Amino acid sequence: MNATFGEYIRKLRTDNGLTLTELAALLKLDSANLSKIENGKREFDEKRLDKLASAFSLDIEKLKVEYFGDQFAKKMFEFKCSPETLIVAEEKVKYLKSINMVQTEIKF
Amino acid sequence: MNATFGEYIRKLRTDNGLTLTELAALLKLDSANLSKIENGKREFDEKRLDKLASAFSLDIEKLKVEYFGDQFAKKMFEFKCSPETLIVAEEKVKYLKSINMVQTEIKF
DNA sequence: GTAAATTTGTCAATAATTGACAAGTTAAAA
DNA sequence: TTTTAACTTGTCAATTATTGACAAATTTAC
Repeated sequence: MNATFGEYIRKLRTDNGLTLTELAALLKLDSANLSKIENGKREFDEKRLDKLASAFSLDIEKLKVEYFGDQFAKKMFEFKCSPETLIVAEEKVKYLKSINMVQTEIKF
Repeated sequence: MNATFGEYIRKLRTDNGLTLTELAALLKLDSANLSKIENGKREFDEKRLDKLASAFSLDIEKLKVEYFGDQFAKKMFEFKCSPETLIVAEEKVKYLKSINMVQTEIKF
């Protein structure tokens, strides 16, 4: 599976035999705007990931991987970032975790 | 080297013996706001990456790696994304490139 | 102690995102 | 074909987020 997040939603929707209007209702948004999301002309709002997961009984962790993976990829593509960026990101996640752990230790 | 982007700027600045006011002037922003950036209380604006690069004669590509790596890491940390996210991001960058190539071929 | 450097708080101005609706096109069914 | 549902596109006011700017601390280095 490889697709933009919009394409991913569209596949989910059509595979499950829903119309834009039907899924839009579940996600509490306008069907016209859902159309734009599926066609990559609007962003899907982070806040609706939970609704999307429950609409199709998806694992929210898997969904986050798709969603944020898409976000990062779009940025990298737009700004022509070197692949090294992702390696550095991985290191920095570890760094943030270590910082946070220390803070937590101090605080409590 | 491992640091947030704010810490990274601070190191560059102090290593080069500049005050907040001096670097802020080069970046065309308020020194108070630069302080916040260095302390992770504000975002550094994408649009100033070029100015930052030339202020310290940095390779803009390396700088982008630091900058976007930091952005992605912060998101991942905030939303507790699985490391898998970065692998998916890498795949999706390839996908976007392939899509774009096809479009380019058709258009011209 | 004081002067420079830095930090923090605030807020109006600007910019970006969202929700909503109208008006269009496409597609499938009769 | 005509009709009807599905989808797409454009627009814009309203909401929300970001930025620039300045005042007022606080910290640091003589």
